[in-house]
Order: sequence, then structure tokens, then C-alpha cells
Amino acid sequence: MTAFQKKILIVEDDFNFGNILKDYLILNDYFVILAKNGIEGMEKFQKEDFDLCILDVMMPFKDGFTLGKEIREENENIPLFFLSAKTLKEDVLKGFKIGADDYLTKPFDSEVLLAKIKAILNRKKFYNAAESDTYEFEIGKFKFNSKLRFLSFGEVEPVKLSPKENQLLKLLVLYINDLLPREIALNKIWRDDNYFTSRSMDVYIAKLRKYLKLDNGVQILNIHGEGFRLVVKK
Amino acid sequence: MTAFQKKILIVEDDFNFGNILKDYLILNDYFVILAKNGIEGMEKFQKEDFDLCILDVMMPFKDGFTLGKEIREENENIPLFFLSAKTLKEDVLKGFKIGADDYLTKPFDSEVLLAKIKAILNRKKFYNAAESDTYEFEIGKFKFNSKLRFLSFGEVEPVKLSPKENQLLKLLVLYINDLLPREIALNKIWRDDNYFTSRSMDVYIAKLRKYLKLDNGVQILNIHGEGFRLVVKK
DNA sequence: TTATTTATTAACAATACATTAAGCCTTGGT
DNA sequence: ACCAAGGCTTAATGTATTGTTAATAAATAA
Repeated sequence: MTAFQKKILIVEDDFNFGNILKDYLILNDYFVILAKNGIEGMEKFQKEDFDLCILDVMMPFKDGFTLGKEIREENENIPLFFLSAKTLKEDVLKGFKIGADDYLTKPFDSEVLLAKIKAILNRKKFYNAAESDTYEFEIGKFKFNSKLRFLSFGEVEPVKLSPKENQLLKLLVLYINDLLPREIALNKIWRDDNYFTSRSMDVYIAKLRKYLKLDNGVQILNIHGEGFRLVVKK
Repeated sequence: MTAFQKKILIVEDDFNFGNILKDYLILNDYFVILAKNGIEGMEKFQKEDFDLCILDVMMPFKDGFTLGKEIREENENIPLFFLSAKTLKEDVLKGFKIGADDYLTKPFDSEVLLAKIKAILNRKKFYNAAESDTYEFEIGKFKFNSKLRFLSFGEVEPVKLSPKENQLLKLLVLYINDLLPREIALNKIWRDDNYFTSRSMDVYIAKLRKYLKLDNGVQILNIHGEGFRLVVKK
């Protein structure tokens, strides 16, 4: 493997399907390790550092969700990607609850999978400011520094952001102009997804909106039942 | 089979006809599994992931509709395609009620079958916005984003769409210029087909018509007793 | 004409979201 | 140890959005 290749761990009990997937990803220049069940998956996960895990949900002995939870305990940042035969909403939700980054139901379009992997790995670069040197963002006329936790607008005295305000604004920026699903924010910031954390998030959205009022080309829009969208008019 | 081939399950009791169909589809680059009755069909369905099922309606032991219903219970998204000798309206309706995606009466033109299969598989990619990154559509002068749930027209403030409005508009777009049968929309969106859901759908059609008024080259036409048609004048 | 189907608007109940403020921790200074 | 400040959650209250059903009118088919 070259220094630039991203490492992906696939855990899939269907030997046939797993290998097709593996070959396809290798063909697209990823470095891929395939495990055929949850136990083996965990072993391989612990042996080396991966950039992304793709987990089948339905597996004998240890299902994908359980494995995902265990992986999360060891590494709270690694992107998790679930594959499921079912498209049940409750399944998807369960996935997000343990911090899934994305979700695909089988059979799926291979192009879509590739696009999603790229999107996740790209976002991943920014998730942890400590691991990245990118912590200065422009939001319309604002300057946002997520490391020093301040938001400035022209010559106006910069606003200091609390840790939660900072995290939420950063997530919104990473998903700029796109939907930031509630579940993702709640899991990444609050590490829990229930009625109260959800209300708490609303409170923080209100706070951020107040700060962002200075530039009316910047807005946090709600998508009812889905999440929020930070939009910047050009 | 390659990773790009689509997998089709054919369930057909007429051995001769089934094999001709199978060979024809293989020739057209599909991966095909043939089952010769409902029982066997279900077994094969459970063994692997298919992209499409083609079911003969009239079969001994377990007819196509019953099989279709069972398949639907296991996978609520997989496209179902019924083949029937009769052209009875009530048969077609029964098919749609369990969520058929299309219907063909024997004998049929093989080119038509191919075209329909392509159309269904293409549509399938878009059904679930979460699974597809294609969610930007043009409808006349409108731009429709089914992920962010908005419909915009030039510089006018975009209209936010409710989940139901969004789903319905998306279905209409997938069937653009073609008939979207009531039963299909009701089954895909309302997951039920009765008097009330049907009235509800009418309400949503009225809402969409109101939004689409801005461009008079775009219209939702009713086909009495059949369904609706989103037409875009060029 | 008469029964059915569709069109449109409005009333309603259920949820989801918005905002402000109160309370409860934790932290850091004295 | 005590206090004050900041940060976060919870409560309280108000508003908005959503989807269903009803009511009424119009179009269509037989």
C-alpha cells in the first residue's frame, strides 16, 4: 500500500459479496482488509489504524451494531458506515444512535457507495481540530476560529464561544449549505440522542443564530424533522 | 458476475418460457436466477440480494401475488414486476396494491420488457434520497432539491417542502411526462391505499400545483381513474 | 342525469421547533 | 471554605409545521 491510500475495514459475513466489494474498492485505489465476522473484525480493527469501517448489520454471532458500538468505544472518531438489507427506519435510527456516519441498504449502487466514502473521508479531515491544522473558517463576513473559540465580524469585538457553541458551529460549517442531520450532531457533540439533548441543541442553535444576525447573508435554516442547514448567500 | 451487473430473480412455472426469458436477459448483461415456483422463488430470494424480481402471476401452489406480498414483507423497497396472461384491470390493481412497480401481460414485446426494467432500476436509485446523491432535479424553470426539500424558481425565495410534498414531487419527477399511477404513489408514500389516503394525496397534488404555478410550462395533469402526470413543455 | 372521481380550501390535532429564563453544576479565585 | 462567573441543562411558553379529515364544488364517465 502507498502512503496516500486510505485504509478501509470491511466486515461482511457474505463471502461472495464481501469480496466483490473489496475488489471494487481496491480497484478504486483504497487499501482494504476484509473480515468475515464480528470477532475477526474486532481483531483486525485493533491490529492497525483504519480510516473507515464498513460494517454489515446482519451477521451471525456478533451483529454490526454491536461491533460498531465496540469500535466506538475504542475510537470515538473513526467513521462508521453500515450496510443493511433492510431499509427500516428504526434500523437506520439505531445506526445513527451509535454514531454512524452513513448508511446504505443492500443492494446499493456502487457509484453511490464510492461517493459517500469520499464525502466521509473528506469530512473526517476536519472533525478533530487537534488532528488538523484547519481551524480557521469564513462564514460570510464572519471569521470563525474553532481552536481559539471565537467568532469575529469586522472591527466588532469578537464573540467568545463556549465549547458546545463552538462544536456545533464547527459541525454546521463542515456541512455548510448542506443538511446537518440532528442525529449526527447529537451523537458527535452530546454523545446521546434523546428528548432533552435534542432540546439542548435547539437552545444552542438559538444562541448561534443570535451571534450570526450581524450578517444577514448567513442563516441557520431548519429542515423540519431532519436537522439544520447553515446557508451563506453569495 | 461482475460488481456492475444487476441481479434479477425470475419466478416462472413455465419452464420453456422462463428459460427463454432468462437467456434473453443474460444476453442483455443482467445476472439472472430462475425459480420455477413460489416456494423455490422465496428460498432463492432469501439467499441473495436482488435488484429486481419478475414474478409470474399464475403459478400453482403459490401465485405471484402471494409471493410478491411475502417478498414485500422482507424487503419493502425491492422493485416488483408482474407478468400476467390476463389483462384484467382488477388483476393489475391487485398487483399495484401490494406495491408492484410495473406490470406486463403475456405475450409481450421483449424490447418493452427491457425498457421497463431499465426504467425501474434507474428509478430505484432515486427512491430513497438518503441512499442517493442525486437529489437535484430540474422541472421546467424550477430547481428541485429532494434532499434539502426545497423548490426554487429564479431569485424568488425557495419554497420549503414538507416530507410528503417532497416525496410526491419526487415520484412525479421520476415518472416525468409519464403516468404515475395513483396506487403506486399511495403504496410508496402512504403505504396504504384506501379512500382517505387517496383524498390526502389529492390535497398534496393541489399544494404542489400551487407551487408550480410560477412556470406555466409545468403542469400536473390528472388522468381520470388512473393517476397523475407531471408534464413539462419544451 | 346520476354516480364517481377529482379540486380546493379550511379546520383540526399532533409534533417539532424557537426563545427566554431559571436552576444547577463546575471552576477558579480569594 | 466561600463566592462569583461561566457553561450547560431543564422548564416554561409560544409559534410553526405537518398530515389527516371534512366540507363543498367541479369535472368526468356511463
